Amino acid sequence: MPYRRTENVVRRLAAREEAILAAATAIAGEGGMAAVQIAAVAGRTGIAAGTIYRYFPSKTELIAELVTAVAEREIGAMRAAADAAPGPLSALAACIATFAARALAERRLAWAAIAEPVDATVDGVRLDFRQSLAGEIGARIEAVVAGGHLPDLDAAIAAPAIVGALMEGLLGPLAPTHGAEAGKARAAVQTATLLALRAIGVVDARARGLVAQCVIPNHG
Amino acid sequence: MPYRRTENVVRRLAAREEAILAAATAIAGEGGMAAVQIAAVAGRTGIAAGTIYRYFPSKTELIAELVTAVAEREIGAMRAAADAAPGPLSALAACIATFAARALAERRLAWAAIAEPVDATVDGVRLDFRQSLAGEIGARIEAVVAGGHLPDLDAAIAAPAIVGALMEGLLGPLAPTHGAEAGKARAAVQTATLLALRAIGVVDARARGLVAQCVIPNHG
DNA sequence: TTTTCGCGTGAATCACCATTCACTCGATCC
DNA sequence: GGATCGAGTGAATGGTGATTCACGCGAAAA
Repeated sequence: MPYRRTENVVRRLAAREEAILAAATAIAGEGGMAAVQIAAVAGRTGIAAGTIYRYFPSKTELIAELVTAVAEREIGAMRAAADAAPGPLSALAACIATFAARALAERRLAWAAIAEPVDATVDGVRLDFRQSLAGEIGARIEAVVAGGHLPDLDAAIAAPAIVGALMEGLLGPLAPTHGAEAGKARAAVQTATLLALRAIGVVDARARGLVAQCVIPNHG
Repeated sequence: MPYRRTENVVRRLAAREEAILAAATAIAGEGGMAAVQIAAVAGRTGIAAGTIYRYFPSKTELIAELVTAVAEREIGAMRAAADAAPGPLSALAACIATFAARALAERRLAWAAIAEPVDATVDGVRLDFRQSLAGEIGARIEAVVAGGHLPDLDAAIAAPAIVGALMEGLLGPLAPTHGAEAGKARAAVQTATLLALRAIGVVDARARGLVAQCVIPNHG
């Protein structure tokens, strides 16, 4: 192992940091946030517990980075899907369906990153994540309301409500589709999206049309 | 303090147990589940920490009883409200609105009992609670679908999704209405109920009518 | 009144983890 | 080929909070 920051060394260190983050993410995806313990992450990375602290000042910081990374990826995907849609209403539908599909594909990780509390410090990061999700959806809702024919509604309640509905309906411990074959998962995403669209006032027939046209990603 | 189980003594002991549970509930309602610590509960009850263990075998058991009590009360209220409604659709609306209003009135406690994790054992109880909630709503949904003119839907997804929407839209950290005056709270409950009804396919006008007729309790 | 029982006590114990730190060792530098 | 640096180590530390237990004390039984 080298020492002075040769570009080679720098790369090595960055790779290590990435590896730690990857291990933590994997553990969170398997056992939830509670399973993300320093000893476990170190073990999985193949390093000693103390080494973690060469890369992250605290466990809180480590988890914060993990959640932030997941959040950025997800929000990015939602935005991309929405931007590719022809109009504001299908953008909203795409946004919701994308979130739903991707979350369902990595159910446990999504749940851990969005819903599972750890400590007060991390809760702040998770809150940011939820706020981004709700904000992303809320903005699309407002665009539709502004442009169009939807009944006026309180996006401050509707947006988080939709996030909650998707979480609980698809991700939560009560959600069906446990041994989800692709077909069932797809149907669940469509059902959930339909519910969300109708909730904000899209009439049934129209909502079904939008859902049918939606591109639903297959994996994560 | 007495000893052999005179009926008087029995009463005294039962009262004590109740007091412990009440203290725990109060603490949960103020600071969430994390604040429910043996020392704190004992302090609030005015007894020593060890005494708690004369009444409950473990903290887990204590919290389980607390959650169960809250759950029974809430489910009971929902059932009563629904049963008092004229038809299946207004029963569903009443059920949802009642849950929403009561939860909002005791926001923090409701959140703690439904959503805040403690440990694996308690999670089981919390799961039961959510299942009861979803079950109660799901049954009403199915009654409406069976009897009537709603589009067919997957109650296994819809019911938990509604629970999630109410949780996140009204209770969660993103929800508005922080310094809630009664009027705002009432409006929030109505908005949330409207969203839920439309989500399952009730057309906007009809849904608004149902919400308007709903009896919304003012407190808990 | 004396004896007995068992509730209530709260300091001590235990368990679980994050975090630290004195040390090792191999890779760079001269 | 040394000298030196610093990443990596992992046992020890520390803090938090649940759980235990040996004892005191006062109410019931005799």
